Amino acid sequence: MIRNAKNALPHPTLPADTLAASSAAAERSRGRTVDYVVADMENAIRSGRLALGQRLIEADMVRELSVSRGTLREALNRLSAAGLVEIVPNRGAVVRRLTRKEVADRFQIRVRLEGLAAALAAERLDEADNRERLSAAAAHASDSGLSSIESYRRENYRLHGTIAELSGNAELAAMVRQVWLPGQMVELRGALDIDYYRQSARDHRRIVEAILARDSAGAEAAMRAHLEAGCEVILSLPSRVFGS
Amino acid sequence: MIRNAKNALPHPTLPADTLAASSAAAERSRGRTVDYVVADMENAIRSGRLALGQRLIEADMVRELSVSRGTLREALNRLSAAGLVEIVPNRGAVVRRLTRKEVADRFQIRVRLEGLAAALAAERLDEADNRERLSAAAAHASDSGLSSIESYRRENYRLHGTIAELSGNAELAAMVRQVWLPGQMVELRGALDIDYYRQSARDHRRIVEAILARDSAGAEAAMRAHLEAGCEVILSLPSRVFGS
DNA sequence: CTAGACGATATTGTCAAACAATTTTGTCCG
DNA sequence: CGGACAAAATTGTTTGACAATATCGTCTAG
Repeated sequence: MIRNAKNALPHPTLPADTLAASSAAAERSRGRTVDYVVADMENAIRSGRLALGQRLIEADMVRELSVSRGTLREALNRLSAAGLVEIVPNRGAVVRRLTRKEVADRFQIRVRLEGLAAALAAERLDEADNRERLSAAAAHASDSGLSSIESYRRENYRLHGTIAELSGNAELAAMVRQVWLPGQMVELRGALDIDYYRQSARDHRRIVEAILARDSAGAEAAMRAHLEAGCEVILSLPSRVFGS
Repeated sequence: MIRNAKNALPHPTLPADTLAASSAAAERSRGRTVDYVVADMENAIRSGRLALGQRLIEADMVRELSVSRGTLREALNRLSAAGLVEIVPNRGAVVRRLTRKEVADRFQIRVRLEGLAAALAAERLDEADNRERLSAAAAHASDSGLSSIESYRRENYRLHGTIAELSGNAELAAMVRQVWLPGQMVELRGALDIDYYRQSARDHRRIVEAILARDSAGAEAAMRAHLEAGCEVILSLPSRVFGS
């Protein structure tokens, strides 16, 4: 039952509904089972398919994913390094849940990191197809941004990620992804009201405009303001959405 | 030969010469062999015992460290996530070697991150024993700072790390460690002259003074200046010290 | 009836051995 | 000399096992 997965398609037991963000790993999944598992679980956590604080029992996931325990453990360790799950010795992995302080700390970092990214993106706007990429991401964010909470989450992530990539600093882009709030947003969904999303969309427009105008300082300021506002809103949420 | 390691001490085959910085993992090494391996290898890389670009053959390390292959692989993956080694699919792990651009990118990030850390450290100087910890680290850096290049490297790392911890933002401290240049400094040793170290020591004094005076803005400015100067010096080094 | 001791169960941590897939190396032939 | 091909080396993954630790239910003493 488990073993014939090898003879069929690479990973037949998993539904294809999560491949949106893990396409890079799914393509050449021949020689890198771990990458597939990591990408799938990352997407599952960020999208909320795995609940915050949920325990991840190795035996269960092995059965569900049709991979060996060693491979799964590798995946869990990578996710742990990425900060998405927490591994307690002899007690296993749980989907990480951020405390209020950790959320605040991350925003503090994001303000600096993404502020820098926005400034750099403005300076490098004319390189390659940077302008087009930004416009595309911004258009997506505007279009489907308010249609559903889930699409807002995805497009928001995409826009911020694109700006980080446009900075030309790959390590910076990686770190921006790293301090991004994990599934947290899932819990926050119901808690945030529509005004928050509207304001967020306005902020995004301002940031993109500044970058497109190659206004480096303006882009950084707009990004910082955006994140500081977001931080304030999220920290004002009731305690139940935070961990420990 | 390999198997009786289990019956004797936890990790008998390794020399004790590297335990200086990995004591935390060495103590309760009963239930966490992986942590021991990671700590040992991290220290080996940062201190230069493992050369940059060196290939890490699993079979060799298994023999040398007396751990199983699965455990070693876990360790390598964590080191990869930490950016200390690079894992090329089907070709194994090598001690990561940073290109000139990657070094520049990291400095760009460090300027922001450590600048923030210095500012926060100044604001939180009176909490707990922060003042004492900073003074201690600064004293060490001054005392043994110029006695040998290796001790400079260690104390420099310690001072920057202490400031990052004093910020009270644990994630920030972790990220500062993450973008710290790995073994790179090893190669740079011979390349940097004594004036660089003297200037660095002066910068450190200025930073510490500003923090001790609770001058948040001054501390941040001093830290940024310190890092920008260091970046310039390092980037002016010949290409042979950089990777690819 | 509750608190703590105790044992059974569940789960993780580590090891060992094996095989497939891939890369690297060495050799031979045109 | 250069390319084709076989051999060796190395990594990717799986399976099975056992020890160490945590969790849970039960039972007894107070």
